[in-house]
Formats: sequence, C-alpha cells, structure tokens
Amino acid sequence: MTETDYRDTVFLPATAFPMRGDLPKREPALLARWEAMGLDDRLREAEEGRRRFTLHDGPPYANGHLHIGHALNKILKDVINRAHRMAGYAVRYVPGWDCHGLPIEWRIEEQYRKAGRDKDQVPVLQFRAECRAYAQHWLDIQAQEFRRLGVQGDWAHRYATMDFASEAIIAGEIGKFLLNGSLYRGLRPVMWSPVEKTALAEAEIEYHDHTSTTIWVAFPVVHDTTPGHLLAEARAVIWTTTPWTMPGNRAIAYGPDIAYAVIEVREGGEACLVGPGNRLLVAADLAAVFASTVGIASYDVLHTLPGTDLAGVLCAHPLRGRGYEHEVPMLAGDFVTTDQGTGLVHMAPAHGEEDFAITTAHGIAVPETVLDDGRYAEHVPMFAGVHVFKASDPVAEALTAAGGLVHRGTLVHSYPHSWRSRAPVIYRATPQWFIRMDGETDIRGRALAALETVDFVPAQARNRLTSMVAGRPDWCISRQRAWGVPIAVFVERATGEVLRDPEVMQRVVEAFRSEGADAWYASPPQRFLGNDRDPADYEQVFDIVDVWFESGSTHNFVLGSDDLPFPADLYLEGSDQHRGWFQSSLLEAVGARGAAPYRALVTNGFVLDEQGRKMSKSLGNVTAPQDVNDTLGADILRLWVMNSDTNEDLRIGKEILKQQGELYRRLRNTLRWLLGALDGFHDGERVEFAELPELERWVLHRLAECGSQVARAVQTHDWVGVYPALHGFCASDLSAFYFDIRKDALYCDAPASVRRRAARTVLDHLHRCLTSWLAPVLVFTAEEAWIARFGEGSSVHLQDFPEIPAHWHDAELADRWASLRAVRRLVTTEIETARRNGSIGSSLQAAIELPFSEREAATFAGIDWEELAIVSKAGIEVQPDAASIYLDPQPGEGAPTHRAPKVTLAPGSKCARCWKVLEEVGSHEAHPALCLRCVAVVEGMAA
RNA sequence: GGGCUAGUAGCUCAGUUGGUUAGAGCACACGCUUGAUAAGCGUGGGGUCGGAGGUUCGAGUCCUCCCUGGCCCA
Repeated sequence: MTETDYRDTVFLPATAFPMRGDLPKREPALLARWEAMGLDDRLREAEEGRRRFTLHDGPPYANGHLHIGHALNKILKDVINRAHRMAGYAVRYVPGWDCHGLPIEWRIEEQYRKAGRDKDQVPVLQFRAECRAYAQHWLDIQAQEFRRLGVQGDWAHRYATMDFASEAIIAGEIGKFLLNGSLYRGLRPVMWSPVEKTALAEAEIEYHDHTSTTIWVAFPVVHDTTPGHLLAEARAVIWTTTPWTMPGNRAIAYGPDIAYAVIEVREGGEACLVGPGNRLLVAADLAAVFASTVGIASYDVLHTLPGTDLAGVLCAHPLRGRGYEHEVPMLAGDFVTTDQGTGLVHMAPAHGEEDFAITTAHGIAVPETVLDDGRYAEHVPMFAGVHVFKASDPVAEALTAAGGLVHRGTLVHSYPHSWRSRAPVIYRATPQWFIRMDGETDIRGRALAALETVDFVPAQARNRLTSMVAGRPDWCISRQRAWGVPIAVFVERATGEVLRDPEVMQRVVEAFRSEGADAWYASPPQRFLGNDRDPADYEQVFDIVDVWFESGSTHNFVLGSDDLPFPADLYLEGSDQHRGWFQSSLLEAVGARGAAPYRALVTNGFVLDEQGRKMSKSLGNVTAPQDVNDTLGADILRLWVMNSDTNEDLRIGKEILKQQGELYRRLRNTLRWLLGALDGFHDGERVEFAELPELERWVLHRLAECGSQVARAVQTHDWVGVYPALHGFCASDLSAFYFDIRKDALYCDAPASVRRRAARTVLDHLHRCLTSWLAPVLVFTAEEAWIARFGEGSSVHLQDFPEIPAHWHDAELADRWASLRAVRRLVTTEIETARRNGSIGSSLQAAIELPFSEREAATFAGIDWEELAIVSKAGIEVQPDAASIYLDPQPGEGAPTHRAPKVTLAPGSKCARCWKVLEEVGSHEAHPALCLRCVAVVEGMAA
C-alpha cells in the first residue's frame, strides 16, 4: 500500500466554515437574516423576567455621516449591552438623536444664501420645518450606518429631541426649573457671536490663534487713600488685549498679595509716549519688563507699597472730559497675577466673567455698550456705531489724544471663535435665561453629592467631572435662534417678573405634545395664558433653549418605566462629554428630580490618526467607518475597538487596521479548526471531567480564567485587555500548543479512543465558549461559527455565556504546566538547532533525550514527552546530583546543572498514516507501512 | 496660559508595593510542514522604557524640570 491509500483513513478537519471572512459581503447577508428571523423580537421574548441592565444612549447630532468617533462609541456600547444580555440581563437599548441647534440651522440658512434668498423673509414655521426635514434625513442615514456596524437596539422606537413628545418634555422640564425658582433672567456677560447674533454655549466655541492689538493705558488717580499719599500725581497702568472694552471700563483690579511700585520716568525713549516726570503705578516685579516694553529708557522707583494699600483708591477714566465722567475704583481681585501685563487689570463688567463678578459685588452697574451685531450703542460717547473689531484704532487714537495711551503693540494668542462661523466672539452682557447653580435649590451642591455614589471608568474621570461641576458658572440656557424648543415662558410687563403658573405651563406642554414646539409660534398667547390673563400684559419669550439642556433631558424621554428604569445603570461617551452631556444630564436630573441619571459613567478617548494627530480633511488622515465596512468589514472595526485601550485616546489608520485583520484571521482560523475537528461530534462522545487527561484539564483551567475575565468586565464595564487576552489564548495556548499537540490524536486515534473523545469534549467547550465570548464583538463572525455547527435556525446571540464549573479552575495544575511549557520551549529550540544543521526536517523525525534532575524526574513523572514535544521518541535520563534547572528560579550555585535536551534522528520508519517515525513500522504483515496504533485503527474501521 | 491625561520594540498593548538579563501578540527575517495550506509550527533580529537631572545599594516604576501629543477650559 502507498501513503495516499491511508489518507482517507485519517480524520481530517471538515467544515463548511470558510477560511476567509469575506465580511463586506457576508455581513449584510447576516443582517438580513436576523431581520428575517425576527431576532430582536426573539431576544425580547427570551429576556422576560430577567434583571435589567440599562445603558442610556447619548444622542449624536443628526448632521452628516458617522465618523470614526461615533463608531467607536456605539460599538463599545453595543459590546457592553450584548455582553450583559449574554450574562443574563434583560437589555433594551434605545438609541437617540440630537436634532435641534445651530449647525443644522446654519446649513438651512446656507441653502437660502446659495439660492439668493433672504432667510429673514422666510416665515419661522417654514424655516423650522426645513430644519426638521434636514435632521430627519440624517437621522435615517445615521441609523442605517449604525445598524451596518452591527449595533443592536430598538431602532423602531429610537428617541429624537425633535419628536413632539420630546419637545413637550423639554418644555415641561424648563417649567420645573421655572416653578422651583432656579430659572431666572439676568444680565450677564456671555460668549456672544456678533456674526450669528447669538449667545453661544461653551461647547459651541473653539479656539484659534488671533492677532490682537494690545494697549497699555494710564488711569489718573483722583482720590488717593494710601497711607502717606504715595500716589500723588500718579497714574495706574493697565494692559489689555481688547482695546474695544475701554468704553465699558468701570474699575481696576489689583492683587492684594502683590507689591506695587510708583515709578517716575527719568528718560523716555524715542517712540515712548510717556515723557520724563510721568509717575506710573505698576506691580513692582513687573516694573523693569514694563519699562523696557513700552520704551522707557530709565526710571526711578519712588515708592513701593503692598496691594492692600490700594483699597479705596479712585481713578478717572482716561477719557474723562470726553463723555467718560464716571469714577474707576480700584478693587481687590484674587485672580490678578504678575505673569504678564502690569499687575493691574482693567475691569469691564459687561465683557468678562471676573469683571462681572467683582464689579457687581461692589454694586457697580453693568453698562450695555455693545449691540448684538458687535457695534457700539448710540449712547457710547465717541465710538457710537463703530464695530468692536474695528475699534482698536479709534480707541487708541482717542486715548493718545487724551494722553492716556502708554504703549501699543500686538499679540498673537489663542482666542475664542464661533464653532460654526469660525469668526471671533466677544464677551457681551445681554439679558439671558439662567439656571442658578447655588442658592436655595443648590443644584451644584446636590450634583456633587450625587456624583459621590457614581462609579467611574476610568477612575480618573471622577476628578475631572467633579471639578468641572464645582467650578462652573450659572447655566445660561437661552439662545436667540429659531431651530429649537422655545423657553416657553411669559414675563409680566409691569414688573419684569417671569410668570410662574403651573397651569400655563401645563397648557404649553399639552400643546407641544400634540403639535410640537411649533405651537408656541403658531398659536396666539391667549391659548397658553388662559382666559384670566390679558396677553397685552405679558411679553412672550421667543428665545430657544440651549441644546445641552435638551440632551440633558433625554433621560426623561426613555427612562422611568418598568422596562427602562430610572436612573440608568450606565452612560458611556467620549471624554469631551465631561463638559457636555455628562454634566448637562446630571444638572438637569438633579435640578428636576433630585438624583443623578446614571449609576456609572464610562469614558472613551478620542480617535487620532496613526501618528497620534487629530484627524482632519486637510491632513488627509481620516479613517471613515463606511470605508472600513466596505473593505475589511464591520467585525474588523469592532475588533479594533476592543483591542485598543479605550480609556485613553486611540489611534487608527491603514497599518493598524491591517494588523486587526491579521488578529481577526487568527481568531477566525481558530474557530474554523475547532469546527473542522468537531465534525460529526455527538453528545455520546463526551468524557467525564474525572476521566480527562491532564492536558485537557489544563485547557479547561485556562478557559475558566478567560471566563472569569469576561465576567469581571461585565461587572466593571472595563473591557480593556479582555479581547487581547482572548486572542493570546487562541494563538499561544490553543493554536501553538494544544491544537498542535492534539492533532495526532484527533486525526489518527480511533474514534472510540478516550484520548480523542476527551479532546473533542474539550473542543466542544472551546467552541461554545469562544463563539459566545466573541459574539458581543465579532457579531457576524461568531454567528457564522455558531450556525456552522448548530444550523440555520439557531443564533449565538440568543445564547448566554456558558456556565463555567468552579472545579475547572486549578491553580496547582496551572503552575505545573507553566514549568512543562518552559521545558518544551527549550526542547523546540534544540529541535530547531538540529533542523538548521540539516539533521532533521519535521519534528516527528526527531528523537529527544531529556536530562532531568531527580526532582524534575519526579515532578514530571507521567508526562508523555513524545506527545508534548511532538516527536517520535523521547527518553529521560536522570542525573542524580544535578540541579533542577527547570524548577529552580535560580539554578543551584554549587550543584552542577544537567545537560540540555539532546536531539537525534528518530530510528525506524515513517508510518504512512500518522507520520511518526517508529521502529515498529513494518512489523505488521497486513500493513507494513503502518505503526501498530494505526494498524489497529485501520482494521477497526474495516471491521 | 490653566486643569486633566498620556508618551515602553515598526504597530497594539503588559509591566504587582522600586529588586536579577524589560515581556506578549502582530509585523519582519530565516527555517520546517504541505493532513488548519491565500493556513499551521519553530527560531531569530529589534527597545539608551520621550529627554535631562535627582533620591536610592538598586528607578520603566519615586521626585523636579523640560519636550511632544490629546481632551477640556481661558
């Protein structure tokens, strides 16, 4: 008989599960299959009566295709949801969308501009309808894109901030803040875009470099309260990067802990605007820098005085006599530093947070000097009608003429710009609606208390969110725009008081619920005010609410039923949402219902390119999820997420994805080989745990370790490292070790042999465990590998994670096998040496001789080294006095170490069936080409 | 400029309370196998642990400063 004649007697792996994933084609087919079999409904049915896990979805903005950050976030959510489901929870995931707001409004306006139409001529209801249609369009596209990524959810019942029900709830939530007294209207400096003519949220601001005119301005001291009257004839010098705020100046801040100096100019420089004899007040430490910057050649320090001495000093505005007659008091401010400038800071109450806080604390009125389009108001002396961004020259010239300008320069610095128009923004005091953070309702204090019971992953995030809540100002919730939910309140004209009437509020909410927020614009005010009030007595507010308030309200849209209890178990978003949704949701929930809306917060990092840079179209380093789906498959993208450290920023690009493809292949081939080796497996083959060889028990131990790791991740929401570990298990423990060793038994042993049945028993566990553990991530591939074994009617997604018996875990066995594998590594190295010498080819051509110490020989007794090293012959030689190099961490000092393993050519002939080289081959008459084991198997098959 | 955070092989990541020669997978090179075959196995090269100081018998781990990224803020 020739070799090929025995090939058919070998039990080679057989499976229809292809080696190549072909995911871009196969994934859509699986999605269609799930749809056809009603998988989502079956999941719902299977979850009856289980404990619930609720991850409340943070809404992406319905504007444009998904980018990689969306994909990362939704995939992570999906993995966590699916893993909980398979761990025994009922999971109903309701995805949502953020639909209102400036970016969409801007797009619609843009369309008008391109069409040459004036958007101010468009009726507001028509404009809002177009915004709604636009948002709906992208919502539908994004939903499809999320589903293509394999994200499971209740897509039919998704929420959207623009749903009528949502708009009604948002109005009702505003009503709660109105009625509990934390909503107020106030004049405050807010970030204002003169281009869009609206206040902007911090989230709508971005910083770019900007060249500003800087000026040093001298304020004459007119009332000197310092001991010894040290400020006689002196002028206080301030430095500012915003000359346009000079008309709004009302005070000067000094640092109480800073030392100040009165200097007298001895000699001015060539271009210096202050001549000899001028007396100037600046911080003592900054005097020299100041002098050289403004061109003072030399000066004398007349006096130094502590900052506290400046209390009570009054200055004149440098433009006194030209319409600026108010006094400018010097006020103590802890925020004043000597990092730059003069140590004296000019305070314009309308144009800065600190300015506002310190001046109003001293009873100074807030002047409204700048109009909504960025021009000075009519009442502003000298500059009425000038745009603030063109005011540097006029202001500097006026100050020069008045003798108040000390120096002028420019500075390139990071400056706030509108996120949408990219135009610079300003601080401007306007009447706005605010939610009070402190005071009676103490939202801040209660929010901070609520955070103490929230779990954070990663843990550092707690610090970040807490400090942001602790430090934030009152929440400005009004916007002067059209596409959103109106702050549906009335202000009594006679008193300026906001109307707090639950019945009015109720009428608003009901109208919104049936007709949407458009009702506010479409209905006469009488409808809301009721018959007892005269609409003429009230001003109807048409500001819309900040979209962060809307998204902060989303927990009210979906949570609060038996199905979806409040609070959510988990919120999971990118790290930018500490300032955004994590915070707005917290403040909204604490303010309106007194509790945090989440039990745990998970943060994921940002996605960067392969060099760690931000992705941008101009750099051409953008990785689009759609492209990955179409070229590699969504499973590859999902694997990328889970193989990354999502707690930190993560990277993606061509090479990284290629690597994920390689890692995927290993997982896929592991499943494929399992399926092939399990061909025809039936329950009767199983071997009891007690009958399993040590090697099989060791694999089960490793399986138990992996299972614990998965279970831990479900509980902690921290999945970093879990799938790399699973991959390592497949590559190192299974493919390179267990599978390689067991191929002989699986391919060549008789089907009834205990060794082969034991192996298949374990392979069955491996297949079930691996497919279910991989299912939350490789949603398509795991399904394929499940169907390949259990048929078209089944789905891995209807499975729970297998229960792992506690006795599978065996730490002692693990230690022993760690040593065995260390010995094996040395053996394979020796075999490799022999191979390079040309003495052998395959390892089955080798015979090995293992020198052991007595202790090693005892410890490793019973080990089949031929099997473990995959060689044809293995012998052990005990060296009585040698040190135990495989067992001692530090080989004996004194005792000689035994020799390294010795590799020789195995004697005998190659068995035509199992390819081992054995001396017994040829000894059987009927099958001279076979070893005796194979003879028995072949004859058994023939019988 | 401030807060938070990171910087370990080409890539993705491990590195316990400071303790021997810094690990793994992938990629790469070479070899084996041709019964997981557009697969599998083995061996190997590759790191001044971002940089510079300091503490210590000993630092990837602790301290200081600096550089480079990221998020958030000003």
